[in-house]
Amino acid sequence: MEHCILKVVLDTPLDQRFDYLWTATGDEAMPQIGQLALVPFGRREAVGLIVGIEQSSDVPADKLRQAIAVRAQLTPLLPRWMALCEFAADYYQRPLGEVALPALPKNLRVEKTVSLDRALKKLAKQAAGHDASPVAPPALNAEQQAAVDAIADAQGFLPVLLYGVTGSGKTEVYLHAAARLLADDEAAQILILVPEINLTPQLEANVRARFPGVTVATLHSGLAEGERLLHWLAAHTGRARIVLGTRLAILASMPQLKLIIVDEEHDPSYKQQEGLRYSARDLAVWRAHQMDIPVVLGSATPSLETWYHTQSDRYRKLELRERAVQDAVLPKIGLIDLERRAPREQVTDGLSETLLTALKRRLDCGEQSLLFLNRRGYAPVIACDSCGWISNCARCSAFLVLHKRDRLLRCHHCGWEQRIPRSCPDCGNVDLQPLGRGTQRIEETLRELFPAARVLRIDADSTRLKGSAQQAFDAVHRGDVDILIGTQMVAKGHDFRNLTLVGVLNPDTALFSHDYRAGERLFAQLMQVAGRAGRAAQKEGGNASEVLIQTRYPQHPLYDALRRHDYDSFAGLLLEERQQASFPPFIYQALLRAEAKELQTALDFLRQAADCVEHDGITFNDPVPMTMTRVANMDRAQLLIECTSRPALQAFLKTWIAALREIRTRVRWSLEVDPVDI
DNA sequence: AGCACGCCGACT
DNA sequence: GTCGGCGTGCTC
Repeated sequence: MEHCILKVVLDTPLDQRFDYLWTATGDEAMPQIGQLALVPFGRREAVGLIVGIEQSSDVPADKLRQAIAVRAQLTPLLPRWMALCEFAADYYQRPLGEVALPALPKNLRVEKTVSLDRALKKLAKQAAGHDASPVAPPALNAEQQAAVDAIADAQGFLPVLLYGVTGSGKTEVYLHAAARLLADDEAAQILILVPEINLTPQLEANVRARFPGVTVATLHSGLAEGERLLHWLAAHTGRARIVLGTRLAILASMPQLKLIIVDEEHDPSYKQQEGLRYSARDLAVWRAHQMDIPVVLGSATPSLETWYHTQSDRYRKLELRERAVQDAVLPKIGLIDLERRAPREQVTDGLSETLLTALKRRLDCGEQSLLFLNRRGYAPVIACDSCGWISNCARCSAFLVLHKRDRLLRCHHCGWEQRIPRSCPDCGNVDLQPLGRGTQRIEETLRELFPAARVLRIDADSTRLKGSAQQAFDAVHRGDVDILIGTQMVAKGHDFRNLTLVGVLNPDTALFSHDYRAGERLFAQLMQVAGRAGRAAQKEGGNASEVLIQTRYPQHPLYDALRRHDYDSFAGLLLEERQQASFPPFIYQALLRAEAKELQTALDFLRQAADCVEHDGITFNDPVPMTMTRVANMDRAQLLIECTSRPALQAFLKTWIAALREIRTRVRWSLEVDPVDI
């Protein structure tokens, strides 16, 4: 009778492998590394990943238990996939099991195998792709062709920044390069990452239309579990030749991966913000290196990390300067000086006369306008005129935001809601005033000012119901909307043909943020929102597209560069600043966060953490409360450490984590490598 | 992390 | 008398 010891990793914070006995009961095949196994774990059962098969175990025989079942119907995960998980686990300082198992569909990690068996059967029956005549690909211009050649002809690992503004035809480069690779190798698989798939349904439709004979699988958090398993299996078995997904797709099993594309590579949503805090973009580059294949990072406003790598020739920069989209012109970007100009003109509830006039002109021409304000709700706070009371959240260090239509005060951090008080809770004064402006208030003002116009607001509040965001966007595309008001939700992906004016309200706060990445993000966001207007074809006799930014700092270098559509010089400036201040990418960082009921408890823990090990060559900053100190009744603090060498930092983190685990504490803590929000 | 066991306060 | 608070201990 055959038997062996399975070395299994499980989804638990315990950084170790667990040994299980395996004995053949019939004629079943020996288990293999990379297979999943159902095992008893404490008082429950869990599915783990087999990472080793040996003949002996160091675990005392009375502790060893028998594995319950091996998922033999699933072809094993390949060593390269496991190595990817191992790298991520190592780099982000997490146990392997906490990386590998959550990367698999939930339905693979359950006791029963019915959904797996059902999905495998369904996959076997499914015909590849769908028959439709392929859409004729548009011709490429010389720059696009050169980019496609560079990518498709790459021999082995090649990291590429595909640098070009909205309308320069980056998508066509992706699709042509993909087509070449799929044609060259009949098993080849391609992974395309996008920031948020529900915001870019156009790309998915494009891909499907262009590759009619090819199975395209999507992977994102919006999928139902059954679908997710089916799509994951399609990728894992090699059936899906194109996988289109969000950041979580970077850990998909793709045995024949030949090209990775990261669209809008600068986008913050590539950074996972809870659990394993990985950067899908960074993992994409590592995975491409591991597979010895090209990786394309596309952006009009690349992250400074990527930009820096092109400067030092670690990444190749392929630039698209021409506008590939017919008739597309860059929008004219104008600044409305609120300090100097606006006092002389009228400002109506935050909207300058210049902006209102421009809106009116677009309305008269039957063209659409977009007002961008990255603040939802009616007003960010209400205050009492007589005693100075303001609407603070009782559980967070944040204001309660006034949501007038819902008649609620709402905390955007912990979700707390309460009715709007009729009078001041402190002094009884009935005159409570909304301070500042959110999208709802702008919407209200616009309806008053332009009663005939069709005004629509799109933000997280107006699109809470499933499908309502799509409905809203459809209404804009149909031309049923004259003025659109939105938060960053409207900045991405959507191409509004008849939109010729973009107004930006109140972007200044990011200019003086403590977060050194705020400037870069604002530039990217404004460039992106400007691109919503930039795509409009210049119609005969129509107005050229225009972007108007209301600001108190029109002379700020960010706006200056933006007006000239000159990211190069702005990025150069930012990089210089970062070098002088020793910020990334010139230094490597890690952040230890702690949360506790009392701020002092969290700070004490961090102090203790700083003293618990030797740390030569590592710079320890002082533990500080987080900017948003209190959230949901927990106080949060953080400790930033820095090092000029990545390997040295990595080595230190390893010993540090081990020491931290030894500290007996009631503080919840977590470590983030390469933090983005500081 | 789960999920137990275990020993002290306010409820039918 | 019990339900349940979270302290601490273990998981091959």
